[in-house]
Amino acid sequence: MGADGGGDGTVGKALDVLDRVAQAGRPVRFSELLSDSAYPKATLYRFLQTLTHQGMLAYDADRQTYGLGVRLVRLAHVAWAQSSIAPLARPFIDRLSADVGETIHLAQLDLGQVLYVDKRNAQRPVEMFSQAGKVGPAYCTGVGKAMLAFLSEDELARAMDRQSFHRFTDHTLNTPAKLLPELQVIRDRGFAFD
Amino acid sequence: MGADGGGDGTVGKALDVLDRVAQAGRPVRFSELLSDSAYPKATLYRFLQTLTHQGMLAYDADRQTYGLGVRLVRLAHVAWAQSSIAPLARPFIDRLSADVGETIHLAQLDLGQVLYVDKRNAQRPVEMFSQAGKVGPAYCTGVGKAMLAFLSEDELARAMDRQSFHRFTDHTLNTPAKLLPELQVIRDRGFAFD
DNA sequence: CCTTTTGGTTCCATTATTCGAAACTTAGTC
DNA sequence: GACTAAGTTTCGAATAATGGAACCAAAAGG
Repeated sequence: MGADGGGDGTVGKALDVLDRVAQAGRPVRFSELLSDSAYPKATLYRFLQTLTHQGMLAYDADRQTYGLGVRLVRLAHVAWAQSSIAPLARPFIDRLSADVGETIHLAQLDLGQVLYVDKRNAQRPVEMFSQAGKVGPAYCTGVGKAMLAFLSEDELARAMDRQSFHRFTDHTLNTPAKLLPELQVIRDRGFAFD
Repeated sequence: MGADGGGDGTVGKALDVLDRVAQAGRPVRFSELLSDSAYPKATLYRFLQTLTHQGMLAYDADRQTYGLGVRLVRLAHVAWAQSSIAPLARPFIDRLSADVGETIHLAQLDLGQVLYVDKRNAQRPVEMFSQAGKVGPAYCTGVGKAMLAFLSEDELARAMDRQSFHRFTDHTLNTPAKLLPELQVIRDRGFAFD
């Protein structure tokens, strides 16, 4: 019920572990992972083994830590290249930003998360990767809300469903109840504010 | 025996599918995947569902295609930041390249694959991601061979084992037999040529 | 030196998941 | 309407995941 943890199936759990390692942002020890994971020792251990074996994680035997592996980086690379509609959209963005004189955000909505793909003045694809490339919950940002506003009923439902992707401190107004009227306003107005 | 296909466990197979999508380098249809995959329809289908559900893949309902999902991009972001020993090593590289007057490759060896982390003259971290960030089989490149040369016997064995990560057209000299003497030379000389 | 604790790894019987052939449902063609 | 191709769902058998407990190693404490 409610409280996340993994998702469906074995794959989901494995990916959950992968995320945990990634979230740490540095090589982590087994025990660190164990403590803030719901899985029992043996289970977690097996996952780490599998992921390592698959090249998604890399085990540093000396330091006894798990970090992200090459295979992941490789995937990451093409994911980035592929998801980046930025190059195509660049001309339009430039034009728009010149006309309006405001900062433009180019974002993609996927599973209830906004992915910032570009910011008006990014000159090189590379910069984007550090500045943009971050994701946040859709309902907290201008772009996000704008996009949600134009989804069909059940697309919206699905998007909201996915919000559990990452655990948020539940202070934010994440109830559909509060959100829906706001979306209506946006729909009418045609654009949204941050 | 031998002939790869997936790996161990369910997770391995799922990742295999993920790789396939990534390799295409563009959104792919179900049937495309089906034809060059060993899995039966239902199985492949379930994997795609799971991966999509997990945000690793994104399904475009209109075009009926699978592409790489946001979750990967998010991972990409931290993977990049993390795997990048580049910032730390930068000063050394600059120094070295100035002294030697040659292009320096900074690479990491992981599971028999070289990951180019930096090239001498990259100014911004971002550029590196497009230029470097690619991986290749260790035994085909200068850096790769150099690194293999200084591994212990069984580390080498493990590295060679992993070579099946990606199927290569077997024209390359990938037999340990041919490789080993070359490594000896490198060991003696202290460096390697491309 | 022996005991305890902490961190990591392996066993293995139980149990839940995955497998995949086949049936089914669209959507498109002749 | 009959035929084909692409995508989706079902369901019993087969397989793989689960996790408690035992085990090992190395520090920490007595």
